[in-house]
Amino acid sequence: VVEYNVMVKAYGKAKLYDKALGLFESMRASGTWPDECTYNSLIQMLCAADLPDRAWELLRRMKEARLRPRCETFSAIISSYAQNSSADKAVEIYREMKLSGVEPNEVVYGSIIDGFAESARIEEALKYLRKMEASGLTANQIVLTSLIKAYSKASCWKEAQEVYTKIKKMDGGPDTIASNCMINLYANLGMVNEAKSIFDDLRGNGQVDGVSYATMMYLYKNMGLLDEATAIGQEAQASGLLTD
RNA sequence: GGUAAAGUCUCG
Repeated sequence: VVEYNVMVKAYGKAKLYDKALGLFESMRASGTWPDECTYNSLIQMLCAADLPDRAWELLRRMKEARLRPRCETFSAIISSYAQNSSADKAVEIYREMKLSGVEPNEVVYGSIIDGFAESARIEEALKYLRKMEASGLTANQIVLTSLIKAYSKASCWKEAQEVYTKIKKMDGGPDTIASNCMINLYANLGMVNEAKSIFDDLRGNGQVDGVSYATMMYLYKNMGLLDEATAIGQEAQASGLLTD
């Protein structure tokens, strides 16, 4: 089994999916029982290949073999569905996970919340944020940033500001990604002053990055503020944070 | 034996 597992994992990492799956079949044919590690490797491989349906099928077979999937196994399938615009299926796996007695961790909640955020399904994103907190986990910067994205997609800038205020109160304050997400929201709404205010904060404390610059340039260009766009572009070049 | 996974721009 161990030798097979090493090879299955190697094929999976090399993205040789058919080889890995073929090895899995020959294991069963030769009477070698795939273990939890075998299934884990294959499921994670299929999820990375954006084939969550096939991963789910393997999960079923794993359970039939009376093996107990662990958090990372469920987590891989959930994040694959969430990134697939299939948040509902992600939730199905989440339920299956809980029924199996495995407690979802903050990454699982992060995946689900972001899946809903991506589709601007605010109420459902909030629902899972509440479930996360009810389970004893703390809303972290990542899920709150996803929430800002959800509001951003719905153009609810006031609600997004409230979330951002909450992040500001966290220790260490907003990270670059959270701030960039707010800049992006303002950029999409043409709120130049608000965007610039956050951008200036980032510049002031050295947290600015290439995405910050790119987003500000996008905003200025869309607003027809070509001088400002050019100035930011030159500053970005000089900072070495942009490649083009 | 393995020891992962969730959030921001543009283009794909």
